Amino acid sequence: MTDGRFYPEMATSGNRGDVGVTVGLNAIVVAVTGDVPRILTVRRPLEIADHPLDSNEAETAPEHSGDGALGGREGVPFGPLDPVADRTLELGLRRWLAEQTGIEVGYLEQLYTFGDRGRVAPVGNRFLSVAYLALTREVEVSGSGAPIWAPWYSYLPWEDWRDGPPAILGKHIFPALQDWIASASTDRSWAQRHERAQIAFGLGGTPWNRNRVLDRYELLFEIGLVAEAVPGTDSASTHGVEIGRPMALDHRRIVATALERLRGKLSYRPVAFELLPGTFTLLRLQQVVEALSGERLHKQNFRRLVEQNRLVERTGDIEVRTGGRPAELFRFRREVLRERPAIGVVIQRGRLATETHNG
Amino acid sequence: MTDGRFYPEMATSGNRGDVGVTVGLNAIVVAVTGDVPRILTVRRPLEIADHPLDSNEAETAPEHSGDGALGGREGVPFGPLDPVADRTLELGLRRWLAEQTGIEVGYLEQLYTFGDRGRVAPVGNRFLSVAYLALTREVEVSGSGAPIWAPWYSYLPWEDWRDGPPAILGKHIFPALQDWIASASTDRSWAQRHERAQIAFGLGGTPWNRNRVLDRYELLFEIGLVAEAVPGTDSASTHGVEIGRPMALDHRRIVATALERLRGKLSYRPVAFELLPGTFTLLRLQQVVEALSGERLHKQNFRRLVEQNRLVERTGDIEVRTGGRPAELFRFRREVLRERPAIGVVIQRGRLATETHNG
DNA sequence: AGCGTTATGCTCATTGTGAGCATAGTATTC
DNA sequence: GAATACTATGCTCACAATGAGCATAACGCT
Repeated sequence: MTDGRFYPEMATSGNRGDVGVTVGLNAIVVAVTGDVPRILTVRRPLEIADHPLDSNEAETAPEHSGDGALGGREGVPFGPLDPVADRTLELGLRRWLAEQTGIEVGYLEQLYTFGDRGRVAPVGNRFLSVAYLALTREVEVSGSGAPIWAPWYSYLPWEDWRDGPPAILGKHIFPALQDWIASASTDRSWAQRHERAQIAFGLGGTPWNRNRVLDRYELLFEIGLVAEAVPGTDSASTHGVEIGRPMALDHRRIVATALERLRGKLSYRPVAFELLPGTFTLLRLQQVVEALSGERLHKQNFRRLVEQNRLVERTGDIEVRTGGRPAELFRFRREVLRERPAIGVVIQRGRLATETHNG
Repeated sequence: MTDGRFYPEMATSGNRGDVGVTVGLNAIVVAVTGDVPRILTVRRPLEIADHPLDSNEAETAPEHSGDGALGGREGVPFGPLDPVADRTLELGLRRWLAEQTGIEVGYLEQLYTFGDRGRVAPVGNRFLSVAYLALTREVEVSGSGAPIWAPWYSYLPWEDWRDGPPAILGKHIFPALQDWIASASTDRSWAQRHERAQIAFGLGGTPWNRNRVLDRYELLFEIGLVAEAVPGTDSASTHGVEIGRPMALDHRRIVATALERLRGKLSYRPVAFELLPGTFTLLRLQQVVEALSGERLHKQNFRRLVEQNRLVERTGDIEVRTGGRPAELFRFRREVLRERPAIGVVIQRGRLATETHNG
């Protein structure tokens, strides 16, 4: 007892009895192809996905095979933590991600730990997911194979404002929000709902805040416009309408968390470069940033921001296949991490996005 | 199998055998008294701290009592997750925090999940800590009682620049860094070490970045200037010098993570108000911000920032006991959360801090 | 009354941001 | 082969935000 070690039988006295906690590692793997942001999804846990399964095999699965785990819906890939072999959580994640997908992950960052009840196993264990955000280079979608690169915004269609406000907002979301606010039972409740909707969705003069992804998701979940497959959570019953592609369990919540984090990072860390090949045109860079932030940027100002902050340097090479005047190829200047430790590619305050009226 | 539930026997196949994972919830509870930022610390796990224990009882503890858990050093309080009763992790944390300290926590945010090996129990279980950051109102330190409000910077003294660069930097840290860089075996390694030190500690023209707390901590840990009590981690052996007050296990790392997160939040979220009473003078607000950011701010510009962004509103009341001209009392305008959803009390780029030469 | 101390108002130079005009090179079309 | 479409790139200008500091106000104390 003199070694200063940690004795968990005290630390987890709440874990008495036969109910334990089980831990898995989830990865939101992000890539951008062209102007489409994508995340890696699977239809059942990766470790048993030993062959391509674009086909839906849910019906044929025997009672205890793995397919029911995701209920036939896609989810984000996860892998187990090996408490013995994995020295750190991050190494554990890299291990199974490499083993099971072969994907080369550059940037990797812990996102959040999800542990609400409802994530419960039949054996009664509590289930905990430590989710990581992983960024990988621009990839061409491989048509086959078990994991599927799914367009990120297919799950959160209200988040993509690149072509103006998504139609779904006016058509379904705003009316549902109005109903929800109007149906408040007390004045106090009305005011709270009103303010919450205003903040999350930018109603009545409040500007739309691209970063408030999780607020929006959770509000939509509460009013029953998006569903989760987690039993025991108390969402309103479905509203008749279902918005966006559903995912297994609470995975869409995890995906929303990842988008919020990544959008936040954009403004103070040069994360976009993790998603691009070694050299790229400024348009490609801008497309990646727009894809993630969900907003259009003013082209000349974007260029000015990137060049004046010396985030990139010329390579001397030229990209010819632009459809117009050839563009110079740039590479990321890693030195900026030292020179200006907090620098990003979108600005933080005010209206950052503008339609270009340059044509 | 038709309910879409999650079946952890697949999800955690890595957990086979008799090695399991044990989960605890840690809380970094922050308060500011005057200009001293403090965190709540304990000398042994809170659930067995049923009476004041400022005295060190390590020697008298029987073999399986709890005292050895923190090895006689202070740590941050933690409590168990009750997998059955606690619907969410956050509620679980609020439960034991209320039960065991009675502290009224306003702001609560998940910080990070720590799960490196080394956090291992004698029974062989892997230990996972989900850490939360909690902010509470300005408190006067109660001299006695089990939990102790310890000055935050006593653990991380190199982070407090309010009175200029801390002496410890020039005296111990910079020389140690130089040694460490010089002792690199290859050119590549030298360059890497050099760049890392430069980024973390702002050497040679690179500005000191107040937010890079974790980088600095981890570098100091690697070169052996700060110690952790976690077995199996490979820090350099102690350098002869020990900087800052040590903590149990890897708790100082958790504390550094919390400081980094909080400093980051300062610039885009009005978190400082969570640490203040309902009404306050602008000086009090500034002191809190300075205490957390570790830097002095220009008084008139700080006032301008706060007032022009309409973060506060006048109460009409006056605080007389200022030592000079009486100051107006303000209150936080909660509406700003709706009007300007991303707003903070320190700016992000450039040199934000300046000594006022106003006298 | 004079001094120390903190509060508060205001100015001014500089930099950062939003918006758009103008021109340069490609490929494609008539 | 000129017109057209399209993307790249250079540049300007108004306005907002920031860094720094001067000046004055209002208290307690000697």
